[in-house]
Amino acid sequence: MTDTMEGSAPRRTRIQQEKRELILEAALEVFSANGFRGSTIDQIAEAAGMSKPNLLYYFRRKEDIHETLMQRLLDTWLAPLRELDDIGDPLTELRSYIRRKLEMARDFPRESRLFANEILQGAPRIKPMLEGELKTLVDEKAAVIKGWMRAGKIARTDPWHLIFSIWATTQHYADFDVQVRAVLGADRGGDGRFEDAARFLEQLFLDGLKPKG
Amino acid sequence: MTDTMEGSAPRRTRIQQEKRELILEAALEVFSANGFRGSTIDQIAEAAGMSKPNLLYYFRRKEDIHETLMQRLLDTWLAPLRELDDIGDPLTELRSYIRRKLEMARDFPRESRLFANEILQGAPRIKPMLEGELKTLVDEKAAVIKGWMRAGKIARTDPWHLIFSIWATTQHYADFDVQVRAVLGADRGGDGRFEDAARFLEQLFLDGLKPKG
DNA sequence: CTAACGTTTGTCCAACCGGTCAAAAATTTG
DNA sequence: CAAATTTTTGACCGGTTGGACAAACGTTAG
Repeated sequence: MTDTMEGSAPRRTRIQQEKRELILEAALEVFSANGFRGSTIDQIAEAAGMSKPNLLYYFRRKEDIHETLMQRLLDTWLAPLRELDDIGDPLTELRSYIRRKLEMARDFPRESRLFANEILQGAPRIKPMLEGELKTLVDEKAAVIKGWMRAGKIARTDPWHLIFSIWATTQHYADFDVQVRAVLGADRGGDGRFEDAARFLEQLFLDGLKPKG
Repeated sequence: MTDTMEGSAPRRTRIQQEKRELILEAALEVFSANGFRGSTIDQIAEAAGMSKPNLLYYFRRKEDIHETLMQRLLDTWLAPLRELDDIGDPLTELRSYIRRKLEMARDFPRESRLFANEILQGAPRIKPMLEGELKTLVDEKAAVIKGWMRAGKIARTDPWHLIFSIWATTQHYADFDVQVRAVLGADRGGDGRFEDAARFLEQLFLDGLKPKG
């Protein structure tokens, strides 16, 4: 291999593409379960079915794997919020945002936990992105929501905290999965829990807890 | 020292009491910021102002510190839910439960993060407690809430998911504090964020997002 | 004072961990 | 086929970490 595999335009062989994917998949599994410091290169290498030096041939440092994983994650992770659009009925729009976020918690729990781990530790590696890209996006969407409020389409509240509450309630089912399943027990903790959660969240966000009439 | 300092009824000298408290306080700081595997005995010892062997004189293994911390935590952590009572107005009762939980996120963020870390890693050390003590308590309170629903005092929903959503939204302000502050920015991310959150959550849980009338 | 007991620390060790390196094996290229 | 290049691995290294230990130090009771 003549070039450094880093930098802006690294051309890669077919094997490099495949092996890097394999490693990232294994690393997602390991990092999301044990955190960054709790994971070892050996664990990731074993999960990827290769030796440690071989893994280090594709990613020179442990941090490089984590960084690559994190960059990819953020794109897909914020996709649902990006889709939140001004076209269509506001309440419907919010409801489908909540549904999409809940589906992501169901289908990509490892990604959610990887993200949660990073934030819990103080986001040492992605703080700039939070203060920059993320803040910009949220501010933008908060403005959209504010517009809906001014138009009387939804009740007036704090759009930022509304977004936080959607993140919190949906990601809870990925990040705190063990607890959710433990509390629901064997009978209610099965696959149906996400549909129950979806029904509950829809009702909560639309109507709250006050009794009708 | 003649006895082993473990077991059911370890009698301890005054110095042992004090130093153990000092260590637990330091360990809470370190564990909550770095996770279990991310924390070293040396870090804790330094934070407690003593040498590593000295710390190991009071807690023989790193795990013992974590275990002690965890046991204490769970008692205080579930106190607000225990207080949820059948006396008084249901909506008021739920509102003050939410307020208490939010205050805990504000006043004891380290405890919240310690707990979140443990759950995120799959709760290896406290799973039995979740399936036993915690499940029992939640089932009990879910029954109380169901009673309120039957009496028409609050809207009918899933009490278990209601409790999850309260946990998720309140603990979010402790566990994801970095993100919350990054998104709110310098002006709105100050101390006032908890009051804004309290106002928002109250409205969300009571009325939802549908516009009035 | 002194013996007994409780506390503290310097030193050490074995296991682990991230990363290097050179050489072998496999693959591609001409 | 043979040369060039890419991929894989065993062996190794230096630093860190959890924990052991014995000796020193401090305190308390007789």
